[in-house]
Amino acid sequence: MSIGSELLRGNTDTIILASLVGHDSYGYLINKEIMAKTDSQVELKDATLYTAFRRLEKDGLVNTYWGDEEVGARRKYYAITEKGREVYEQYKEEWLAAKELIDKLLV
Amino acid sequence: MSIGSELLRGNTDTIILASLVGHDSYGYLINKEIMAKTDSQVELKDATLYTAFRRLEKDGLVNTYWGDEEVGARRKYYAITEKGREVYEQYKEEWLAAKELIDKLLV
DNA sequence: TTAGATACCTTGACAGGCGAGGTATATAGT
DNA sequence: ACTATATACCTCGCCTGTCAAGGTATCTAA
Repeated sequence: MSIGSELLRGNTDTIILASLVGHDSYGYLINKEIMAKTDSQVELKDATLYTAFRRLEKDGLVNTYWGDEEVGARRKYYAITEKGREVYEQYKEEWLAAKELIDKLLV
Repeated sequence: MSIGSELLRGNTDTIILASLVGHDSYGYLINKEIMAKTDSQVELKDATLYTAFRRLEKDGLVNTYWGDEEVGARRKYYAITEKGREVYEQYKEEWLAAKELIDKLLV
């Protein structure tokens, strides 16, 4: 991604959850949407994305199901759970708070 | 620290440099000042702080010298270098950019 | 038939944060 | 005299998240 990944770190899960709030989605599309929204300035790497999915699934924040595509590559869909929505709101609050704190420390 | 450290990660060096822009300082004081400015909501752990100092020194962003305290524990002072100031401005720009990008991705 | 887009996945290396441990000096209270 | 607390520094090794590199498979267009 074009912005330093250390700065994105810790927000990956939040970003993924955000992209699932409105509708179910799948890995490849989530990434495309993120790139589209940010002019390709943010791009979650494959490996990062799938590691995050495992984590979110393990924590019960998303559920998965296979799409029923009859042509093309199969898609694994992710749906945010109720718990996922709650945690998303919480992560978002934490981000907003962290943002202000860091700003307060910069000259 | 009270805010998730994953969210702070990547900003440690920037925060330390920021605290050196106005005046030389030393580890313990830098930490106290950060805590004071944030109501103890941000606290750089000892180990984190000193690892960061090694990194900044290696990269030529700070210089060090021992204080001449005649009483009390000795203090190792850090002074930001010219390069350090440049890099700080750059880190800050990156932070501001990252902040906007992340905000753009949250619902 | 070849290239590129779509779509998924795992392994192992790497970097930063930090718990736990250590050293040493000064002061205030008991 | 002893103890606790604050000041002030440091290292080692674990943990976690990122991601380069590698892999599989399908479809479309040149």
